[in-house]
Amino acid sequence: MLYTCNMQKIENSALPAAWLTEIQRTFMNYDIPEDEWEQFRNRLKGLKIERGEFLVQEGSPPEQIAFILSGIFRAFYLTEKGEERTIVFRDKGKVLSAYSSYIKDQPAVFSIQALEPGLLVYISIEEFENLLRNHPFWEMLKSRYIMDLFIDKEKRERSLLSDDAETRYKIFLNDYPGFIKRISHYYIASYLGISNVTLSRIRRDIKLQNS
Amino acid sequence: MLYTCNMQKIENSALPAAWLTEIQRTFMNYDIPEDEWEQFRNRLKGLKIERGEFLVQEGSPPEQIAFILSGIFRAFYLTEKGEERTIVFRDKGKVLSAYSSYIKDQPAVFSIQALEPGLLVYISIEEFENLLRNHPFWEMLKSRYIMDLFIDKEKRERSLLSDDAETRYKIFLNDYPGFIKRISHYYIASYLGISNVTLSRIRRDIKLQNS
DNA sequence: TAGCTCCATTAACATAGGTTAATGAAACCT
DNA sequence: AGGTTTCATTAACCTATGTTAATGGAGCTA
Repeated sequence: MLYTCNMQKIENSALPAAWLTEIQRTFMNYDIPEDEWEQFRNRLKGLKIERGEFLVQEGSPPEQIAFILSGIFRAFYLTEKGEERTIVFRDKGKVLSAYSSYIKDQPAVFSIQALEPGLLVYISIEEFENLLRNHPFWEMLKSRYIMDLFIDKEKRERSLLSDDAETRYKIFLNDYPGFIKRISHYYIASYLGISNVTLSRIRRDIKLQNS
Repeated sequence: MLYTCNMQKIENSALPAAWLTEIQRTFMNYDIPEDEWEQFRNRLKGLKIERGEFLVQEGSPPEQIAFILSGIFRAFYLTEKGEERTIVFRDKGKVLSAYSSYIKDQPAVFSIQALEPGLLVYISIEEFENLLRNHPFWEMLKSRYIMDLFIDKEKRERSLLSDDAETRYKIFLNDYPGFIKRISHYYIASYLGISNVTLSRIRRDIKLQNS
């Protein structure tokens, strides 16, 4: 996989209205008032990204908060031994950001990579900070969002502590429907905390159980 | 270990001033304004708890946010097989609550148990809600606190994904200085995600390495 | 002090998962 | 179509960790 950089930026004025409607749907749960949405929308830009490219690089400060229109992305880091560990996958309708590093105002502790060609809409951290300063609503949204992230993490901690590899794989299938066909098993194994060989074994065992 | 209930409540008016000073120190990082502190302090109560007793029971709604003056506590849950998994230990100077369940307004997904006789000062969830309604400061503190929790969880996820048992044990020794002597190794193993036998083996190996 | 309980340690054995390497199928390129 | 690359699968072997059970020390209680 090549790590070239052919990302294509799309200015706010050139964003298709349909994309913005799509993004608005991402935030339905957060009940954004119309006037706040107005402010937000005017700060958005678009990004076309190719398979293998990085939206965020481990060690660099996070630059944007993005929303996925299409494609699959993963957040991952390298262990001391140089092995990859995948923290999370994200696809259409999800937020994509090195959020915790932004919160801590520190360089990203993981990279974010496109696993398929993708379309993103994003707001730069700088613009988001402007929004925060003048619109308390966004401070509220920021903290509600981190609660959601925290709940996800708590769930993952629990699974890593109590479930064996096969169970974790079945939970993955459930949490990420369709991903098993779209993503290299190598990445899935690195998310489950097992080797790709073990993942294959598990898949064979499940097949045998079902026949 | 017996699970009797001999908790002893201490009314606000009977709280020693020294305890309150101690609590204030817990919150130093959060820069609580004097008048907010006043409001908060008047809603606090004390609790004496014995070894083995539960502050929070898995499945019950969380009732308070507590601050540890003395003692050691752990949060844990039971797996489907009935095995215990410890999520976190906490001692003097730390906040103690089924916080995520409070946030989600759901029953606690873990229990909190005293591993030593302990002293707590707490505010009931109900009173804290009253505070929230009239004092925006506390909403801010609430979200800053969840950020801290999130960062802890991220660290733990990373460790569970990339570190082997021996490394996790060494990190435990570092993160929780002195705990190895105060807590049953059985609980520590359940925190590290290994059996108590494996923990003993690791300890022996480290001894051998150092001699 | 004797007896009891708790619990850390150790040994012996069993199992899950890692590592390396070989194979073959699918996708991609020219 | 031929060649190349990618990658899931499988086998063989190895290591880490789990399970069970035995041992013995520390601390408590009568």
